[in-house]
Amino acid sequence: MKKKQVTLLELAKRLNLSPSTVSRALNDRHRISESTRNRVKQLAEELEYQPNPSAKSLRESKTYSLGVLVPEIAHSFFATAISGIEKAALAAGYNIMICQSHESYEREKAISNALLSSRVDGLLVCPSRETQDFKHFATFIRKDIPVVFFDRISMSFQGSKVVVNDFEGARTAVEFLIQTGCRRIAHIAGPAPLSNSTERLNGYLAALESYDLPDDETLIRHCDMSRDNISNIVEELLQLPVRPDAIFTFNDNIAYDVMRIVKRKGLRIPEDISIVGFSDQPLSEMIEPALTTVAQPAYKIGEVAVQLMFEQLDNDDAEVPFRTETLETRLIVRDSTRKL
Amino acid sequence: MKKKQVTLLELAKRLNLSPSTVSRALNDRHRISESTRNRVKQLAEELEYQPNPSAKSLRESKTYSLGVLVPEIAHSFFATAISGIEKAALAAGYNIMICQSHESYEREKAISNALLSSRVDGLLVCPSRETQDFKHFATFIRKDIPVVFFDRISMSFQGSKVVVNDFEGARTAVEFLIQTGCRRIAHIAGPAPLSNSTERLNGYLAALESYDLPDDETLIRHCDMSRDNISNIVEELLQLPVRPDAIFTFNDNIAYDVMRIVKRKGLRIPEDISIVGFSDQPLSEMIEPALTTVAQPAYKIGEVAVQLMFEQLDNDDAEVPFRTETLETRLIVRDSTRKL
DNA sequence: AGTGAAATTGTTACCGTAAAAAAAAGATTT
DNA sequence: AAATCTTTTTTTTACGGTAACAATTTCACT
Repeated sequence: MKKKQVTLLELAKRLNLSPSTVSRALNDRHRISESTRNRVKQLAEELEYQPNPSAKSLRESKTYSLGVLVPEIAHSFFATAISGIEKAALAAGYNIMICQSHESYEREKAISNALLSSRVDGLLVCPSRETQDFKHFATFIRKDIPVVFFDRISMSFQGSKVVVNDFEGARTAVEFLIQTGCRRIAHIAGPAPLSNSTERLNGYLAALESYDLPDDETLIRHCDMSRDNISNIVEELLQLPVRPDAIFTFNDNIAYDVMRIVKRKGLRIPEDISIVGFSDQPLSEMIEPALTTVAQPAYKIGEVAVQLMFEQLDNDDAEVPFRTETLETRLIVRDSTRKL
Repeated sequence: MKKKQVTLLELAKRLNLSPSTVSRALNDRHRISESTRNRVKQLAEELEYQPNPSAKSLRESKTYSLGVLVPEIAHSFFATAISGIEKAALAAGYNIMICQSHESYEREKAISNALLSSRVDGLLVCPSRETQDFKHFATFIRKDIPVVFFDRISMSFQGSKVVVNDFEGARTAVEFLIQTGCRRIAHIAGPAPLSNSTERLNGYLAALESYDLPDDETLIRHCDMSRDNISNIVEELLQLPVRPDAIFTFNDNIAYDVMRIVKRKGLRIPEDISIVGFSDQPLSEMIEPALTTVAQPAYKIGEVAVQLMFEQLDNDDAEVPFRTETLETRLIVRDSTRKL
């Protein structure tokens, strides 16, 4: 009863042409007469012909789909980066398959295998926090499936990468704090293994150094992103003999927690203590006081990641050198820091 | 140079069997000798054989992929619903293709067609705010591709649906406000065409009625979700001769804006005015005061949507009646409302 | 008219899998 | 021992589109 799909063969029969001529008429630019092409295209239009992607895939051994593996789509940074990826990929006729590792190494491995099974042509990935071992991605390389890392990267792994200049972003932010008069600036860093955590920490240290401020180890704490842990760290920082007059956090979410605790202690932001985050989530301009933070070009990161992916995909034969693109950040000054 | 994929044919050759015997050995339950099956499975394991999904798709005319079309993945509600969808779909061996309409009707149509072209087996969709005309979804039905709507639905459209009991959710919230002593409760509703907006508005009215409170039309405003519009509405409400003592908003995002404006006016929350939102976004417990809101089981919504999808997919031949599942909400009482 | 080159179209094979049909081997019955 | 029925294995075919190659037509130029 169901109306079946119009196929290339069907078109060919009706036009008294061979299937390949029809195929060429629909795809090729020359090598086909104007008149035939028009006839074919017209009938195709009329019958609403739609090529069968499975058949195309099978023939070309290409799926025209890219795997996208992120820790969590609910994070606005990833959601935005995915939008960038989506736009660039769709524009090139590629579909994307979005998967979440939920920051679990095991899930990441499982999903990698699933994506491998579904034969994606490439993989765009931001590894989980837990991921130390990158063997599961090496499998892709072995099968000539390009892998592009973004946001979080591994120095040791072969592949194109898109990152943000975390170092400069952090340094600029901390220098701004110094310029507004802060002298005891604490840093709540992210989990130690994360590439961005190290970079931001280094940027923080560089800023202190360039202003000849001592780097007091008691002011630097790594957190595991859990609520309790952040809470403990902030409590400790506030109870130091000489209280910090600013806290630069690894990301905005940590900053929100810090702000709540600081306010609960009756301290004023920014008069008693300045707070600076990293990422510029939408929420950051909504809370009070609005958070000064380092904005990342999330959408652009996604676009560039796809661009680097196509560099690899387009030249399947030649060896294209891997590239690492570094995008710049922008300090967004709001009300959680003192005025210059 | 590149090692090519192990194919069924390859296995067959090595084992001196026909490809179809190998296929049966890997899939069928009986109709094959134990020993052969073991031999095949062992070699498949050894060579890391992975079936080619394109070939399978072509043969079965099934893509084992579901389209997921939402307004915006960056919204925590959708991100969470997608997680539920993802889990349920992957568990059943289906991939999902996530797309965003960005609340644009035109984009929604374009994406629908793209998903149609890529031959998804089913579509899970939450229509854009702009969408009034559902013709583009009818195309799916015509091709026997099930469509399941979630969150926002059209009464007139055929298909399974998953919604939340917006009516009860709103009524419970407003009744709670009344129980805490509020008497002039304003409602900032969503865009009029949205199904949930109407439902929540009706729930609000029902609550007033059951407590014999008058429904003052000046207290009910539809907003278009834009910042400016919300801002104007709140200004107007606060300048009424008799100021409202509570505002129930269509969703949390509106509530955040309302709170900021109310606080800026020097009014205290909840002493002078109570605020209740809808959705329970993660942010709602972070802001101050923490927002009282109606929680929706977003993850569950996703799971149920997939479940209804499979009801349709599994019985391709028989006509399975469409179903509408209604899930219950839960009032989360925090600090933006007075104590009971 | 004849030749060759260029332009256009047709033929064929194949991609990997699975359903259906056919064949072969083995077991059971008459 | 022949015939029938199982069981197991093999072959055939089809899915829809594409590319390589082959064949045909067109056309310009001797």
